[in-house]
Amino acid sequence: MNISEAARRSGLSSKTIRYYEDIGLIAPAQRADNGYRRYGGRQVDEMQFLARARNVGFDLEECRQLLDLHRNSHRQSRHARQLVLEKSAQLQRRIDELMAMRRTLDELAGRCRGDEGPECAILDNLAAGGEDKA
Amino acid sequence: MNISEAARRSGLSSKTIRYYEDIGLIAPAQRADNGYRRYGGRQVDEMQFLARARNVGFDLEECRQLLDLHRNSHRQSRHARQLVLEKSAQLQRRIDELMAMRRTLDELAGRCRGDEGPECAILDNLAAGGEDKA
DNA sequence: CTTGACCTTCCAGTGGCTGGAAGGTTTAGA
DNA sequence: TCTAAACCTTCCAGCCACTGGAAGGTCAAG
Repeated sequence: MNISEAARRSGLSSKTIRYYEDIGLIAPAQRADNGYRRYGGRQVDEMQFLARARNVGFDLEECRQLLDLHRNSHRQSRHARQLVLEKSAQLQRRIDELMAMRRTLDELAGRCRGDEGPECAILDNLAAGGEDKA
Repeated sequence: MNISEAARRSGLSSKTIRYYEDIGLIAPAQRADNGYRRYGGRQVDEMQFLARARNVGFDLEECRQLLDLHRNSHRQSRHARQLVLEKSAQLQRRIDELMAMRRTLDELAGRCRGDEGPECAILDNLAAGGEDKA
């Protein structure tokens, strides 16, 4: 199949497939006589694998490691598990950060009248750093 | 004061201050005879404002809008409030995404033995897309 | 024979910085 | 007086993970 069919089946875009080939994340594709890339089921499987790994938060370097494990029949499952648990912890840290930001924003919004006038607790607070808040 | 003192007081880096000047987010600094940038309290206040707005999740375009409101005595506080509430909602959507990813990762980790052997529910699942899961 | 949908490569841009090179200035101390 | 460190300047490159678009080749339908 050609690249757009592989894209459709895998969930990656054609652009992304070429990019992953460029950076060596997937092997260079076979070429048809006209120069078009040709793919089979095995390649599409790897693309799907990558699409799913990306969707749960792994960056490309981590995807490379996961794909190496996936390809390696002598792998140890603890390596995959460790990557997953580290990523989960990293996501949790990011979630905590975002929740703290959102809490701050909601507090600011709660103290601002939000009307036609210029007085604004939000802008005052960003300017003063919440000095008057406690 | 010179740029590194302004950086120290505002919480931005010297590099970032120059960058914000480049993109027109803050006004070009006055220059001393030797060409060094000179800053006063007002500029540092704006830098602090920007540092805080960035810290609660606003991108630079939004920071520009907030700073415009901050500088404008004829502003309407509802504009600031709207920006804050939109950002809060955006953060919540992102938090939900990250939580969904993390849930998936934790489920995968829970089904993987994580030992020395090659059998691995995580890698199987990324390869198969959780088809066998339900 | 044309139209449109593919495909190719290559270059540039995104956001928000950060690092570093290459050079000028200032300040403290030996 | 010299020197070393710590500033400052501009400019260019790189990060991540793509995405858009230009310029051109290929193929199938009508």
